[in-house]
Amino acid sequence: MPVTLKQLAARAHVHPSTISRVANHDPGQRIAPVTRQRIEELLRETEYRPNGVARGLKLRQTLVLAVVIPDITNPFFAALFRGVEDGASPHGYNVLLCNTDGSPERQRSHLQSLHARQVDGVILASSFLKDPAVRWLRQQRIPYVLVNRYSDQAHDPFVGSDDVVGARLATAHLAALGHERIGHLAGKATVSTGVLRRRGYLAALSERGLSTDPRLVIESGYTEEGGARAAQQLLSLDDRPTAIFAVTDMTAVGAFGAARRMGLRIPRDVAIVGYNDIPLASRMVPALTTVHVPIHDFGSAAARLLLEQVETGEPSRRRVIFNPELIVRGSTAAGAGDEPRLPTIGAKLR
Amino acid sequence: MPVTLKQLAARAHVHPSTISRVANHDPGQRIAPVTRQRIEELLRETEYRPNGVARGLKLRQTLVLAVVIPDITNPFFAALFRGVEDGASPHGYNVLLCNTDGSPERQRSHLQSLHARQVDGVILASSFLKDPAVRWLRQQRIPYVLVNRYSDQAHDPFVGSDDVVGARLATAHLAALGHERIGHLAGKATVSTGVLRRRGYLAALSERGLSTDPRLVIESGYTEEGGARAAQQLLSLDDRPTAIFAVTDMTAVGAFGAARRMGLRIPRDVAIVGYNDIPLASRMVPALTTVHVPIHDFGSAAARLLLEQVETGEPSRRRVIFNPELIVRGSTAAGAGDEPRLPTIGAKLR
DNA sequence: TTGCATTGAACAAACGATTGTTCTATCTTA
DNA sequence: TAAGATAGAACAATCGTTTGTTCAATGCAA
Repeated sequence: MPVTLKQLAARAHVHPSTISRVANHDPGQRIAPVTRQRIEELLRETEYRPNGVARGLKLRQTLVLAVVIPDITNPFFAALFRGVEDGASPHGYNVLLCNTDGSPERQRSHLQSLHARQVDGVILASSFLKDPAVRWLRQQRIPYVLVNRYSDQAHDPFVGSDDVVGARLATAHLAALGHERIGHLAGKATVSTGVLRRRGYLAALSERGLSTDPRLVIESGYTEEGGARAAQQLLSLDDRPTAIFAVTDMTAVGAFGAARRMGLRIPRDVAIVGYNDIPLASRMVPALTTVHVPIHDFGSAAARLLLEQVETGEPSRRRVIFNPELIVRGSTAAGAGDEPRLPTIGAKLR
Repeated sequence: MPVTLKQLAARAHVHPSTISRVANHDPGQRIAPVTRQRIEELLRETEYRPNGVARGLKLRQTLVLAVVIPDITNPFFAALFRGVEDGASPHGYNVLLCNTDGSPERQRSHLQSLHARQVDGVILASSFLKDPAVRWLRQQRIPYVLVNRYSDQAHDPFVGSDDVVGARLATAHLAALGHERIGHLAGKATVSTGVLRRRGYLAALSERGLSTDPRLVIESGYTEEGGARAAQQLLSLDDRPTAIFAVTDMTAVGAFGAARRMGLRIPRDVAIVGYNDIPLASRMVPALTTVHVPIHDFGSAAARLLLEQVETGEPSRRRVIFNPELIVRGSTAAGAGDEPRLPTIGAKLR
């Protein structure tokens, strides 16, 4: 057992409060220099560290944050988490990680558990549109920040990028290459990224005067498997698209697999664009054209926004929006042959 | 603020202890059925959840575990973490995630912080040989489990695979393909996987009667960049190796990049084998031959071992060792041409 | 020498829950 | 009817810190 204040007090023949004051450099109470030195020596010698749980109870501050995401094995969320930890750790916070696998039920249960644990704040990257869980967070006055996905028009504190713009960039790029039938692997209608990226996709099409065949838009969800399934369906149409804009890189990866299994060559038979620019994107063969967003910065910005609320005690309405940026790579190469070019695995190319 | 026991007690005109007993179904004290019902109704109505911090202080049990790893953006550790969470979450535990970036200093500081927070146990996947941090954990009587890397011959509770066997499998495979100059990207001499996999590599060479040129073994660390650097050095030798066994898949990825940048073709000019079988391995082009270990199971087994200790209060010495398994893929294909074959991105092939 | 600041440390009340002990009715039983 | 058993709930201590308040001792001035 670690040493407690009371034990130290006994050893130093002083009251526990005195030790506490020395340990915390309490300015509200003068301590005789001689006793202070004696106690400081004792603290050093015993390597005293205040019991965080007791401290948390008294101060109503646990110095623990939580990150709630669908799945940490998705590289997007891994990078996001690093951003959060890198932002929060220097301020003395530790970070809990909760995976929901996209299930609202698991999300709810995690949030309740986090609330009971009195975490100081929550970073939520798995929210749905009109998510009751978000309303609940607000009601409970738990500081929170939404990342990447937002919940509804209400001004939640949010970090992300403009999904409509990003999706339009991606789709316009395909149109500019001459593609006229462009399919879309839409995420989910219950998630902001799904709705907004679909909107950007449609906007780009209509700006280019391209028809919008509803059969070219298929809900894929956000997993590789979902992307593969949806892409296969898309590519099985008699009049199949020559290009696909996938709602995320992971769904694009699924689409890659599906296309390959159907004997289609990328980009010659079907061009593919993803979204997020996860590390895997640049390593694929051909490398994946995608919309770059600063994932790590999402995390650290979210941490900043959250800590701001924690320290002021006031809920924030700030939104941090980064600019999405199109990164053109081999999966949409204009005049690419049917043979994949030399892979860029490990290269630092973007 | 969430409702407290005292507030409920006031509302129900009973003593807080009575509420607590009803909420916890305390068998040590009889409660009149009529009061019990009244209180249960109140609990339901107010959605009372005991304050976890107060509970933790009193019961000396926080229901929080911690996972300490080098870097969550490495897919190996992401899968490992999922295993831990999937194993611990059903038992009511939440899990803190700490990244060390391989720095002993950051590891130490994280562990101290975790200790002060009174976490119930630690899963450590970033330990070094003779790691003072591990000794410290033992001294502080903090329940812990080492994963993947162990610390020394002392019987720490451990989950992993037999690295010597795995490395021998990998190296023998290369030898069987006819390679006579086989290089090794060794991790670090301060880490068990580095030492043991090098030992397995050397064992395989000597079993095959191959010479062991010390210039063919280079410390690479465990990052992609380290792997790239070391591989470049290896492949710049006048008498360069025709095959490389990399200590992990991520270092192998680095080696891929280096080889490519030097204009070498895989596997024709240089064959490459990795270790761990991360999801990325099967997606590379050519797909990476590697030693498969059940990463997710590492995590859940570690959680089991840890909870066992937490519940019994006794430190364990159990070791869970999984069998490593060679997965042969394109990066060592016997008669492969100089053109990469169709990539297997997204395929479920192993 | 008395009185009053001032210094330095002890005291005590929280924070919210758990749990062994005590207390007060009510109920048995002789 | 008095004594003892029993049921049901209140009481109180405790976990380890923090922090406003009180208290004793010293110093200084009048």
